Amino acid sequence: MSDKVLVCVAWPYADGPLHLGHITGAMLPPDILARYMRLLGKDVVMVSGSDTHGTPITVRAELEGVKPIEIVERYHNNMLDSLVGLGLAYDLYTHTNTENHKAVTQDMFLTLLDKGYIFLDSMTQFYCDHCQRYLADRFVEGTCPHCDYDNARGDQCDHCGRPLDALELKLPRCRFCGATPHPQETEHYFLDLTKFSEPLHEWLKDKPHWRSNVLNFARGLLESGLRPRAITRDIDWGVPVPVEGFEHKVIYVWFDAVIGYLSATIEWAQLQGKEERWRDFWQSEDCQSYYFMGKDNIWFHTIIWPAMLLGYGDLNLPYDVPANENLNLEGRTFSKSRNWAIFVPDLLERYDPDPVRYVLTATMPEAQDSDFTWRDFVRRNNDELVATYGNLVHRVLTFAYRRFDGQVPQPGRLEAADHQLLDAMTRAFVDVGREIGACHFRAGLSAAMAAAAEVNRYLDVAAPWKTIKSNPQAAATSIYVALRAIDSLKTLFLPFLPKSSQALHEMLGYKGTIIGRQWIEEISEDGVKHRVVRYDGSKNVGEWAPSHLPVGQKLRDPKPLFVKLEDEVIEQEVARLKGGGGH
RNA sequence: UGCGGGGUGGAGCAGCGGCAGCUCGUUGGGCUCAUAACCCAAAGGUCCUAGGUUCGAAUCCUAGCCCCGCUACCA
Repeated sequence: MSDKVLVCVAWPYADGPLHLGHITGAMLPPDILARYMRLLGKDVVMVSGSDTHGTPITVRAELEGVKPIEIVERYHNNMLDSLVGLGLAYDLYTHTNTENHKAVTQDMFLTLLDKGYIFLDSMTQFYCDHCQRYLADRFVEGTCPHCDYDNARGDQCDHCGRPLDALELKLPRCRFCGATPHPQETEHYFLDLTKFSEPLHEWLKDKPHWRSNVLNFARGLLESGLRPRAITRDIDWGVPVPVEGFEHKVIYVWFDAVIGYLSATIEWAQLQGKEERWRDFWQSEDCQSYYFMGKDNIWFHTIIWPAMLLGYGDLNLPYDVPANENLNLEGRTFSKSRNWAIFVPDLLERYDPDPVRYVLTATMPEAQDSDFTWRDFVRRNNDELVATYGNLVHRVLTFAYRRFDGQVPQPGRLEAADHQLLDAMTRAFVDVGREIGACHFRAGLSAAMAAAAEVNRYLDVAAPWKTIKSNPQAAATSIYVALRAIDSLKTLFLPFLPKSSQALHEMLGYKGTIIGRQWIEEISEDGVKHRVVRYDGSKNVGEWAPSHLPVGQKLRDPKPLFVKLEDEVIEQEVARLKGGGGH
């Protein structure tokens, strides 16, 4: 395995707050992986940011009568708080409207242009004279040429389901003003994907560690044949096309957003004061890069971005693209527009981050769509997290604290059962680690829970609450072994539940951090300020290894790691959803 | 239309050629250190349907039914 790991997280679009779909689909899995890799001692960088360009932002800005930058800043800042609140430890979370990103994007564009992978061509698009803009297919409405439905969108007819080209629509009208747009020729730059068909095919040949849904999808795309794809747009919000005469056009958001992985690593290196450090993660053969996203983005990360990297040259291609399927909410697709969503800022007002992380990991849509329900949230919190792990920690710590003078007791000679438990903990590091390393996060969490159940069984047999009366030495040994076991659980659960692991670390009497430090920082770029999330794990004292809890260490007054939720929560939250709560 | 994923005890999932397994729930028992938590045991399954391959199929093949997503100008 490589010493360096680059963890890339899909860039959420800054047109609304983060919701659970973003978190479980794209943002939580990489955090689990990155935290695990850091514990292993790997050199890890995890980057992402807000995608701040594109038509929907400009449309929203117009509706509200504000400038695009205001929309972007509102939601970008909102996201920063959510990320820190959830404990998602990005080494850098930035955004796409920075000078650095603009420079890197334009360099990528010009290099691909020089090398002949980008060409100029003209195309016909609807233009609305009233709105004075070209209309993307989805912003044109009209009558479906197939079924005569009179409210079809230009990209697809909602009635017959057929994909459309807006130019085919009968009686086209502008979705914003209702005026009749007219076809007009415009010039755009195209990424010539046909040139990458063969190399991409070669690259995808040997990917046995990839998820089959991702690999099949990517191979299917290749087999159906790649076409050149327009990568510029006729709007004024985005990275300008760096070609004379084309400054009024911008680079298409997805061409621009994927470059963010590279530009953010460069920005991170600059912030570290080691400008060339980004090369360790992009040009060293000793680095593996992971890309996390929902399945709707597989296309951009297995075809377009690798093509761009191949075209640019001397940059590493993705090592793995463990895309997730979709998370539904109470049986229905998340929908921001229909207000059917659970937004993170709202959620964090009422719940701690770790129960949320626990439930989202346990129901993570790794191989198929899954469903978030409030009933399930309460059930998993109470019957799994609190019952098996939280209660275990509490029963061991309170017993030790009260009966052994608030410190780790001196054990007697360890018996077979004691060794068996400690060996099981050692094996758990192998099991949980193997699953996380393979991006099987549900299985990893489940293996950690199995380890916690093992400790509960041990206690039941050892019964220190009995032996303390008849044979205090035996009780001391059992509690010592159990304390070491939960000290190991602290590490096993850390990638999933960082804040409670830190809390347990402290209750066990340790000092220092095992989860690093996260903060929001305002950065000045040639006098222009922007806000980012940063992370510093350099002072971490944790490692992916079983406990070496010292005998005699002073414990701190134990508090429950997690709280039980009342059943009423289910009704209240469902009512909040239906009432359009959240936002 | 094409493509991808899925249909397994009450719920959610794993297994993908060799006695059908996990978590939760249910029932019975144990324990009483612990957040009525913990531990043990039991009940509960035509593995979507119909054909086929095989000594043997939930697992492979064929046909069909149903659910979800994508289909390249939302990201």
